[in-house]
Amino acid sequence: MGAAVELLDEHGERGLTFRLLAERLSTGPGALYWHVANKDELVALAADHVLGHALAEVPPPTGDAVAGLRTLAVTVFDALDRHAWAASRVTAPATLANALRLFDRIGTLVARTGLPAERHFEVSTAISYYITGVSAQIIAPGLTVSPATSREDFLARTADRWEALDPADYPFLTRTTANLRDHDDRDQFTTGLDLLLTGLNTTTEPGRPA
Amino acid sequence: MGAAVELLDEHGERGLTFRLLAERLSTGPGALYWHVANKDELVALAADHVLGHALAEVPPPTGDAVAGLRTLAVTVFDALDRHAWAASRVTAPATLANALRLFDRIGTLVARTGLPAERHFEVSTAISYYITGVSAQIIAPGLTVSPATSREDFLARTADRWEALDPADYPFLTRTTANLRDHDDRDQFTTGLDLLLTGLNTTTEPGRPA
DNA sequence: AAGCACTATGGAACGCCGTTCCAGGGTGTG
DNA sequence: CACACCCTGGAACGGCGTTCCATAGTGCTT
Repeated sequence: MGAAVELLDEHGERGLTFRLLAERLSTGPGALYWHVANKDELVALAADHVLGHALAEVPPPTGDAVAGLRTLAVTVFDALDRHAWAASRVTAPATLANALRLFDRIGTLVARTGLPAERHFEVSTAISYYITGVSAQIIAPGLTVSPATSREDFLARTADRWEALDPADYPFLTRTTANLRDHDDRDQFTTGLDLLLTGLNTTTEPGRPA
Repeated sequence: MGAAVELLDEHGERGLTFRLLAERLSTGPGALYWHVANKDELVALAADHVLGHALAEVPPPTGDAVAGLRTLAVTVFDALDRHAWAASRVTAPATLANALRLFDRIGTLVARTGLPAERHFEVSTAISYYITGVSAQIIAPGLTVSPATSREDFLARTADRWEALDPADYPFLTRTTANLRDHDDRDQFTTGLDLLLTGLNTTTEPGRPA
């Protein structure tokens, strides 16, 4: 399964073919079907493999539960960032081992925040969806764009297009292009995450109902 | 382009082929390539088409800016829920017309919250990522599962599997199966959304720094 | 009216992919 | 020695995205 991850890192999901993988493993395409049912399962298992490594490197919890959630989320994001193809394949409604493990760790941390028990599930789900969903959005789009164009070029061209728009139709976009040109993808992940966790803190504290 | 949306609704992204679409349009596959560059672009345009309809039906803003953001987000979610294939194709870093429009509306509303101007871009991006990313996570996974199995069956079988896990390895999962069996997907979207918007309100209010 | 450039068509053909099939090799058991 | 089982790998199938090209329509120029 490590070979599949390698090839996916090199060529992306579309570039991974059973023939290529078989060649690297010095075997035939048919042999692979003894181990996996189809390509979807192959990629899903490879993505879960990546997630497993990510979970293994999460630092031990130091601060309170919310801080632990933040660390967990950021670590997973960084790991997925190193394997862009995996980002869109790690899904929240989990069936595979490491996706289950991720959700369990989130839930365990949420349970420690002091939130009433009947809200544990929905809040854990929300955080889980945020991590996998937003990571996929931030990391994966680059795959559609031709891999030759650099991130800077792409952002610059996008910013140019925004500037060319009619300010009457797009009042916000046309005055925000500067921020687009120089932003950090990772910051965008943490900004939303911190908003979400702040919201969590607020609803946790007594005397301040949502 | 409406025909493409129809076929995507009927057969999903994998089920849409140039041959099938050509047949429905009483033409040849080659003719379609005059209008779109490739299948990716076709699906992206179809998804943007769906998003356009969603934006058109957003109710006029009534309450404050945060309430407007909530309404906008929920309306987009509901529209995507009706076209599952589109959910994973509406991406936040926008190039197409309606995706740009969505981001602009978010930004305009964020600007009205009283947040300092230098934070408008990152917060708008965060909300945008949340809407598209989490919608995709909630709506799209059902596509991978065989379409024959109902949602109830799937959840029941997943819950059974969770119950069979070792409580020592998965302490949270094994005591949360009840919530899994009867939950509303839409609630999961709004739960996270409300956390995020609560966080936004908190950071907006003076005398309460994050 | 005639010619021309340009837009648009649609069917045939190409190459590649996921997947299936199956004849056989290896290994451990009676 | 034979049988059963796990696993292999190469050939073959059907279908896909995409390309190519001869040709039909359309509107503008002369």
